[in-house]
Amino acid sequence: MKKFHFQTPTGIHDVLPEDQEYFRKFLSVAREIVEFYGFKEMEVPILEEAALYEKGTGETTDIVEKQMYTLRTKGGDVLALRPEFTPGIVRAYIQNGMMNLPQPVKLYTQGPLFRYEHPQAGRYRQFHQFDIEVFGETSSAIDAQVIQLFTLILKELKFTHLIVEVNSIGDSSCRPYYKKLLSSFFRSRANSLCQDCKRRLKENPLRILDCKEEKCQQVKSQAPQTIDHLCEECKRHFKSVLEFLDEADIPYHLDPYLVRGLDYYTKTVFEIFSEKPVKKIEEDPSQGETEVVTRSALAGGGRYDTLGKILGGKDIPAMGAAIGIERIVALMKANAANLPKEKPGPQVFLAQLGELPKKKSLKLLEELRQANVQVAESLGRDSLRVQLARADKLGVAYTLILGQKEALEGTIVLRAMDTGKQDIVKMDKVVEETKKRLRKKS
RNA sequence: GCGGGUGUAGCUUAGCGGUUUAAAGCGUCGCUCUGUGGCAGCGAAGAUCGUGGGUUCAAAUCCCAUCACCCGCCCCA
Repeated sequence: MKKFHFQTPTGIHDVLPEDQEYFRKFLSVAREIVEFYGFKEMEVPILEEAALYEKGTGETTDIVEKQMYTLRTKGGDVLALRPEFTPGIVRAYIQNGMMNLPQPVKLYTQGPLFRYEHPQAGRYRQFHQFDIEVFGETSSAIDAQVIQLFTLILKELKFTHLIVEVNSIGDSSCRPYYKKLLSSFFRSRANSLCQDCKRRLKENPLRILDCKEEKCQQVKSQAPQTIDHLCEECKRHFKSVLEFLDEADIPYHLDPYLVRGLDYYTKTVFEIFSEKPVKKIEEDPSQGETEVVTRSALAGGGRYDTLGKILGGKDIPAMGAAIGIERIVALMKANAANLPKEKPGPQVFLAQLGELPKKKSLKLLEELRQANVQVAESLGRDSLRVQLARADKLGVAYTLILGQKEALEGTIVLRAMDTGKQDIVKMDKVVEETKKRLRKKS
C-alpha cells in the first residue's frame, strides 16, 4: 500500500470484470425480453434538479427525506444524483413532447442510482436498476404485462422461489377517504404503536402498514384494508389486473397492506421477492441448525396516473417498475446454474522472437482481427518459452510462431497446441490457413 | 440514525499466553530451459498487521477512538 491510499466511499464499489459478466448476462436477457414487447431504450441524466425528486418522488418519502445526494453547482443550481428513475423519465416524456407519439410509449433504461443509506447485503449507495415505464395506457392489461415481463426475466434467469405481491392503493377519489379511515383507526390505538409510527400517523398513515415492528404488526392485522375501500373504478381495475395475471399463469399473492414507499403510486402496486431458505447454525449448539427464510425484494413498481400533473404537465396514465441488478447478480452467483456462459477466449496466440518479427506482429494481429480470428499476444515478452506458457494458459488451439528466420523467409510456424505438430505456412496464406484449421476443429 | 461482528501481502488464512528478519498456500514475475507450453525444482517482488492515539522496557497481540466491510433494525432495489 502506498502512502496515498484511496478507496471508494462508503457503500460504493467497483464493478470488476468478473462481476461485469453477470451484469451483461442479466442485461442481455432483460433487453431481449422487453424489446420483444416493444420497449425502446433511452437514457436520462444522472444529475437532475433536486426539486424534480422532491416533487415527484415526494417530500415525505425516505428517499427524499434522508437518502438523496444533493449538491449545489457553482452557478447556484441545486441538483441531485438520481435516487430513482421514474421522475426523470416522466420529465423526459413531457419535455420531449412524447405525448405526441403514438401511445402507449414504452421505454426502458438502466444505470446507476444513488441513495445515502446504511449499506448492507444487497444494499449500496450506488447501485444499478433496470427500469421500464409505459405511458399513455389506462388499461389494466398493461399493469399485468409489466408484472409479467419482470417475472419472465427472472424465470429466464432460472430463478425459483419467487413471490409476487400485489395490491391496489386506490386513486385520488378513494384514497383520501381510506387514509382518513386508517388515521382514525391507528389514532385510537396510538399507544400500541412504535415511535416512528406515531410520527407517521401525522405525515402519512399509509406508511404505518410498512412497519415491521411486532407491536405495529399486531395492530395492523385488524386495520382496514385498501381493497375494501376502493372506488368502483379502482375496484374494477384491480379485479381486472388479477384476472390478467390468472390468465397468464403468473402466480401472485395479494398483500392487502402493501403500500410502497413512494407517494405517487395509484391503483396497482407490486413487489417481487426472492424467498430462500438458508441454513443457519445457532450459536448455542444444542439448538442445531434452523432454517431461516431470507426475503429480499428484487423488483417493485406500480401505476402512477397522476405524476405527470405533479410534475407540471397533464395527468398521464402510466405504469412502471424497476429491478435491482446487484441483487439479481448476487442470486445468480449463489446459483451455480446461472453462471454466465463462458465467453470464448482467444483461439490463437501469436508468439514472436526478436525485433523484426515483433514489428511485423502488429499488422498480422490486425489482419487476424479483420478475419474474425480471436488472437492473443504477449508482445512485451521475448522468450518463446514464456510466450508458449501464456498461450497454454489461455487455452488456445494454435500458436503462430514468428521468428527471425521466418520473418526473413516470409513464412510463419503454425503449431497445434494439443499435438505439438508444427507446419510452416507462407505468410500471405497464414490467415486463411488458420481459419481453415479452426473451422475443422469445431 | 440505532444495535452486533470482523479487519494481517492481490486472494485464503496462521500468528493474538507481549519481545529479534510477521509465516504459509494460491496467484504474479523470473531462473533452471539463449527458438518451443502443460510437470517439477529454485528464487524474487509484494504487509509500515485498516488508521490514529494510549499502556509498557517491549504491541499484529492489551485499552480507547476512528474508518471500512459484513450481519440485524428501519426502508427498500
